[in-house]
Amino acid sequence: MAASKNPVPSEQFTKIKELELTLETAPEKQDKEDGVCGVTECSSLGKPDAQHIHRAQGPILVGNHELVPSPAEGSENGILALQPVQLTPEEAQLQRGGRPAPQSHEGVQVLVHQAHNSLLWVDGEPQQSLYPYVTISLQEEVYSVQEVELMEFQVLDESRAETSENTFVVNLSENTRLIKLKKGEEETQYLVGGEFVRTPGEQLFLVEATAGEEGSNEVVLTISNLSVEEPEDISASGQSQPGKADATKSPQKTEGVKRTFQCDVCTFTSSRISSFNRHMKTHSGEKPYVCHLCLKAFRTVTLLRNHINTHTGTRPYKCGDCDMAFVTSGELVRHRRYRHTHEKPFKCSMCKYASVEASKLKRHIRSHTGERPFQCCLCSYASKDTYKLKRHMRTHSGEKPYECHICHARFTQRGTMKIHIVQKHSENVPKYQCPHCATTIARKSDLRVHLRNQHTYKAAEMKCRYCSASFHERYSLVQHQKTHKNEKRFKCEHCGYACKQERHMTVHIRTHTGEKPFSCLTCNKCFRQKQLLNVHFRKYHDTSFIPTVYECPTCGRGFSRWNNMQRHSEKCDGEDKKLTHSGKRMKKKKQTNPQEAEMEKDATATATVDATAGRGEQFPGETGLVHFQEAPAGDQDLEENMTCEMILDMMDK
DNA sequence: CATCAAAACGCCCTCTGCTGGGATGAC
DNA sequence: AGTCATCCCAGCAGAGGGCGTTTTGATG
Repeated sequence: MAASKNPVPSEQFTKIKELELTLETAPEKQDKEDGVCGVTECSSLGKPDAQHIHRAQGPILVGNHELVPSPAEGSENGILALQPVQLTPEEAQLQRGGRPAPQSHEGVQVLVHQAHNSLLWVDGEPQQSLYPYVTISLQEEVYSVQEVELMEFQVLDESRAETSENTFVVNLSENTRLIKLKKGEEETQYLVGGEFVRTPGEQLFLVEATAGEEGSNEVVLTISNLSVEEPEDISASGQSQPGKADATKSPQKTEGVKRTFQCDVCTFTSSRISSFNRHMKTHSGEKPYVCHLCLKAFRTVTLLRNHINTHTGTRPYKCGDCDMAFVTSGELVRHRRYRHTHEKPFKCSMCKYASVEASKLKRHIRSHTGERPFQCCLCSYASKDTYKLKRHMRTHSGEKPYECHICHARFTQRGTMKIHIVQKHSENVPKYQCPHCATTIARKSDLRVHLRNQHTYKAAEMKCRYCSASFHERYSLVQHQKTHKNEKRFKCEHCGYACKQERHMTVHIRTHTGEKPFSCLTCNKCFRQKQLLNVHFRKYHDTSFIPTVYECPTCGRGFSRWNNMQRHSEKCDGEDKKLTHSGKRMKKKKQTNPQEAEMEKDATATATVDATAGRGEQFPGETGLVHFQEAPAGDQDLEENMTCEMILDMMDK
C-alpha cells in the first residue's frame, strides 16, 4: 500500500471546512450522477481551532483511501475517523503476514497488528512523537458494534490511556498485539499473540498499523472486516470470498456455531433464512404488487397497501394532540416525539445534543469528527449530508430556483429570497437596534459587524485628532471627534474672525500683517495665498492652459463657471440648443455634487474672471507650475474678496 | 409467510451566520 | 479626488427539524 501525497484543496469554505482532508478514492466508488461522488469514507479530522498543526505530517492510509491531513487537523484529540474495509481472504491473509485468520462469530473483535512502532502524531510534530497507545472509540449510541461504520483512533499519552465502556486501548508498542472487543462487556480483553477465545456470533476486524515507506512520515492503518469468514474459508486458498459468496452456499455452518447467511451482492448478512430470502428480493427487482391507481410496483403487499393509503388519504394513525395523521404507527411515534413529547433518545456523547432519530445523531456526529462523505466532483468541497452537496451544486450550475414574486429577482436559496422580500418589499422592515448606540441596522449579521468594529474594547488607546482625549472604543472616539466638527476653535485676536482650522487662521492673519509671501516670477505680482498665485499664473502666463468652458445650450456662449452660464441661460432665448461636452459636465456636476456647485457659485460672486474672452480661471493641483517669491502687495481685486476657507477648500478640491 | 415495529434512508425545509462586492458618506 | 469606514445586499454553507418511504429484525 504505497502512499502518495495529495494536494490540499486550495478552495476554502467555512471554518470547519479548513479541516477537510484530501481523499483519493477508487474510481469505481464515484457516482457521477448529479455531480455527486458516492464516497462514503472521506473523513476530516481534528478540531477547528487547531491551526497550529503543521503540514509536516505524512499521509495516512485508511483502507483503500489516503487521507492527507490538512494543517488544521491532527488536533489535540488527534481523532482519525476510520471505517472497516472488506478484504478478500487472500488480502486478509496478506494483511496478517500470512498468519491464519482468527476464528470469529458475532460481536466485535479488533485485532491490532503492529509491524513497527505506531507513527501517529499530535501537535504537528512530524517526528519523535511516537504514541504507543491508540484508543479505538466505538460510538455505541450511534451504531451497533456489529455495524461499525466509524471508528475513531485517538492518540493518547501513555499516562492517559484508559479503558471505558466504549473505549479500548491498544498498545502498539509491541510487534503484534491482538485486542478483543466484545459488545456489551464492560471490560476489554487483551489477547497477545493472535490467540482468541471463540465466542459464538463474534465479528472480527483486523486493524493494522504499519509504518509507511522508509523515511517517510506516514502510518498505514487498515481495518479489515473479517466477520464473514470462517477460518476454513480463508485457509482454503480463497475459493470463496467475502461479499462474493454464492447465495446458494450462503448458509455457512460450523459445528456448534450459528449459521450465517450472506448476500452475494452486498454486505448484508443474517442469521435467519427468512430475512436472507426477503433481502435477496431487493436485488432481484421483483415487484409483483402493482398499484392500480398509478401502476407503481412494490415488492410486498404491505408496501403496496401503504402506498395506496397515500392515494386514498387513509391515515389510520391519528395524533391525539394535533390534526396530523399517518400511514404507519412508526410515523406517528416519531411525529409525537418531534412535536409533542420532545423525547430525544439519541444523545451525543461529546455534547448536549440529542435527537429523535439515530440518523440525525449520526449526522450531528460529523460536526465533531469533521467527516464529509459527500464529495463534489467539480471542486474540492465535500459535504456532511446529501442535501448540502445538492445545494452546493447550484453554485456550479448557476441555478436559481427561487424567484421573488414581486420583482422577479432570482435566488439560489429560499432563505435568501425571503430576506430579500422582507427587506425590499415589506413595509415594516425589522431593524436591529445596537444596544450601545442609536444605530439601527437591517440585518442581525451586520449588527454583529457593527458591534465588532464600533464597540469592541481595544487595549491600545485611540487619541482624538483635535484634542488630548483618548478612547478605547472606536464609537466613543468618533462621537467625541464630532463634537469638534463645527467648533470654530481658532479666533483672531485682531478682529472677530474665527475658524475651524488653524491653516485658515494663518492665512487670515496675513490680512492684518499685509504679508504676501507668494509672488509671480514672471510679473512680480504678490499674493497672500498660493492658490491665488496659481490662478494668476495660469490665467496670464501659461499659454498651454486651456480653461474649461461651460457653453450656454441655447446660444453657445462660453462661461468659465457653470452658474454664470446658468444665470445667463435662464434669460437667453437663442436658438442653439446643442449640448456641448462642457454642458454635459455642468449637468453632471450639478446632479452629483450640489455642495461643490454652491461653493463654486460663491467663489464666482467674488472672484469671477470674465469668461467671454475664452479663458476662465481654474484651480490647478500641486503639480501646476507656480512661482514662489516674496513680493509686494498686488492683485487686490482677485484676492481680497475671497475668504481663507473658500480658497483653501478650493485647494482641497 | 404475513405482519408489525424499529431502523435506516432520503429529501426538503428553516434558521443562522459569515463573507465579499457595491454603494454611500465622511474625511 | 482619493481614501477609508460603514451599510446594504446577495451568495453560500452549517446545523438541525420534520416527515415520507424503504428495509430489516422479530414474531406469530
